[in-house]
Amino acid sequence: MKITRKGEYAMRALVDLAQNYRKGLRQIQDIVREEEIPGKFLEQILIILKNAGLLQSKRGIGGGYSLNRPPDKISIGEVIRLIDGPLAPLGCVSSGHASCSKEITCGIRSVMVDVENATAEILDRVTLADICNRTKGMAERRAEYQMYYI
Amino acid sequence: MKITRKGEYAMRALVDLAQNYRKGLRQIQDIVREEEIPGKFLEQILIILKNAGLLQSKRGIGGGYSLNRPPDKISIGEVIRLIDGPLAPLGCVSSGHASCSKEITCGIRSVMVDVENATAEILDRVTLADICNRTKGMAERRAEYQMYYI
DNA sequence: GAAATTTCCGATTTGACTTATAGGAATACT
DNA sequence: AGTATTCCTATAAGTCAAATCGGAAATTTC
Ligand code: FES
Ligand code: FES
Repeated sequence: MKITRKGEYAMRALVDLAQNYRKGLRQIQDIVREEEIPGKFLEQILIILKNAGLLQSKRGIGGGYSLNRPPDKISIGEVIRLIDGPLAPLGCVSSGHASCSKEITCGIRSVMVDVENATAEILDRVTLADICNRTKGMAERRAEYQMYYI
Repeated sequence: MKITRKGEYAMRALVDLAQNYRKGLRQIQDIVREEEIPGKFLEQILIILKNAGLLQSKRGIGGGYSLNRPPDKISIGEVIRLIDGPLAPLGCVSSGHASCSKEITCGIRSVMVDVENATAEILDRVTLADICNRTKGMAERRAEYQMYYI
């Protein structure tokens, strides 16, 4: 599995929206300003997220986006699968397509299934809310650390 | 982390060589025939593996390749890192390069570090010997299963 | 209802990287 | 000498990610 820029932007935008949950609608330009993501590219991404039911949107003046579910009900795994496809690091794991001749009994494949499961274990458990907490926690711990130098 | 064709070919070739460990040298064409890998492409890959110290080679008539270490001393993680680079699914994890503005306290990044560790945990532990055993085990179990239909 | 604002949509470009091929040099055996 | 094999470099071809462009549709404001 490779997370592309697209996937990274999607995550960052969603985290941004999670941090502004229940604070009204947020426009593309707001996110662009805060997260430094190419605007037109982000546009496409948000539409995908919206069509998948993750976001709610409204057009025209005063329009914008907001999460369609609470941040603790959206997992990172869901996002990455939506934008970047299956979590498996090797094609033959997800797509039924044979890669080596003995796909059914392929030891390599079996290891990669383990890897996929391990990453899914993590990514399907961690939600946008968790990420916000992690960021907040790290920032606080960092602030504390800085205190000692005063 | 994305495993490319190159990485897949490398693994398959190494497993092939592991299965023929201590049976003398094995030529590129032998591997090509068995594993259905583009010959000239495999050539480049084997050279990389050789330069990294994983393989031993000999030129000329009767030449070929063989593992330079026992199959249980070569991990899949080592191979993939060599051919396809770092295991992290996100660039900002491995390269020090900042992706989002607050890299140091980035929650996304922290999750991806967890993912990298989880996959490293698996791939650094599984060796070529393990893969051979897995393949063999699955093939045997499959054969048993077939027996019931006779 | 006209104008402004914002999301929505499709096509296209650009560049980078993966994949593969080509041709020959170096080496070792017979 | 001749043959077989690995080694090396360049480059073609193909694929896909990343980004841009131009405009359509909807919504609010005046
Ligand atoms: S089936 Fe994918 S490498 Fe064997
Ligand atoms: S540092 Fe990579 S997404 Fe934040």
